[in-house]
Amino acid sequence: MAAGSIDRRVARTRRLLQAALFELTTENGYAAVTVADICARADVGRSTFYTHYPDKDSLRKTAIEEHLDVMRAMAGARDSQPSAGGFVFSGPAFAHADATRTMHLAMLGGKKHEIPEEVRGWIDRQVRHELADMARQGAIRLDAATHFVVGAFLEVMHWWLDEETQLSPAAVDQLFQSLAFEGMSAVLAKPHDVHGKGHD
Amino acid sequence: MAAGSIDRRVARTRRLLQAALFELTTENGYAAVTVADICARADVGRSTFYTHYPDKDSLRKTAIEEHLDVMRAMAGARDSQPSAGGFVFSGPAFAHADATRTMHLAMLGGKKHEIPEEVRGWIDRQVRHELADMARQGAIRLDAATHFVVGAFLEVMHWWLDEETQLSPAAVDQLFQSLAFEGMSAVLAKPHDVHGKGHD
DNA sequence: CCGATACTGGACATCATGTCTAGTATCTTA
DNA sequence: TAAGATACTAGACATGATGTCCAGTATCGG
Repeated sequence: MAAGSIDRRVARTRRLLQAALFELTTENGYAAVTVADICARADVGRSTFYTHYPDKDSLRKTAIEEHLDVMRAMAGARDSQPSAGGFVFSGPAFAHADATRTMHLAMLGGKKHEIPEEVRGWIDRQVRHELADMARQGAIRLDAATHFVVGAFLEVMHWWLDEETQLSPAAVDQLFQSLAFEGMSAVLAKPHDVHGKGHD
Repeated sequence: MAAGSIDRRVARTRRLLQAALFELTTENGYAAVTVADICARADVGRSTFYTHYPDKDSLRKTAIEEHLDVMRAMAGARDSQPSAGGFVFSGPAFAHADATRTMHLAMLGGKKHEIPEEVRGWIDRQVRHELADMARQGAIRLDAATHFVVGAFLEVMHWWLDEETQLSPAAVDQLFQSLAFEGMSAVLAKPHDVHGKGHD
């Protein structure tokens, strides 16, 4: 009767349920996934599901929270470093997302764009924090800039994970940061391509 | 039996259903709204609903499509004008959104961020079209820039509609375009606030 | 005024949710 | 390895939302 969930069965069940949710979310979008679907995919009894989580949202929330812990740790480690004129959070985020592509795509809602509140909230705090450090300004201006960057970041991340862009994490980050700091003008001016690839 | 829906009863019912959907979406988010809720709010029989629309999504889609027609018309009218180094679509969009605040907020999913595919698609095409006109470049670079701007725009729009920012449509648009074209650096550098251009 | 059309409430089948129970499998640890 | 604790399981159940259908009633347009 130890404290945590050391029991193999518990760990196994939760792992299977999480994986199933990620797969199904990526395939059909979060809204379309039912608890029965998840259990079928995970090969777990439906009643078992409810002994672990009260509902579908809770499963997702827990899964996301666990992974945000990883991100938090990474961000925390770099927090003391001076920001050399760019965002600190985005690089690690792109890199980590690349490593766990499926899960991150699921976290953004799969093909559909169903970004959970926790994710948006976390990005929002990162951006706001970093922007506030860069320059002191009016609340409205900071708000606008924050929302601007959050929206742009999530959309670029989603696009990059969903499409087969062949871009390395570092390359997207560079592109993202250029767009964010220099704006359209600078990026559009440059004539050279990053990497050739047709579109759909 | 003329072509359109000249019958008063039909027009009335659809109008009521649309309005009810907008209200409820703004209040509780789109996902939480049920068909029964809509009918109750609109004071319309539930069976009547299904004689007009096959489901909830269809009602939203129709409503959105109708309003996108308005936007399309506005955009089309300005399409021939030369773009003086900025986006053409955003100004009218902010202005029109201001005029029909509730409906637009509902179109973005209410408090929650549940942006329907049609809206995202329309913005995407606007942005891509305008960006492509500004400079010729690789597909990836254009893709990235497009998604960047789309995400930023939708998020800023949502924030502006949701919060009581006191910013006039013109002011948000200016702020948005500054961020988009000059980037963070330029906007954050300026010490003065935008405040004072409120509109009520 | 009258025929056509739209609205209505209610019945119905279907499906997903969440709870509960009694029985079975598996873990831990003594 | 045996025993007690704990997790899993299938299935029944109540609830609520969906979408279909129908017969009766109100309202429209000509």
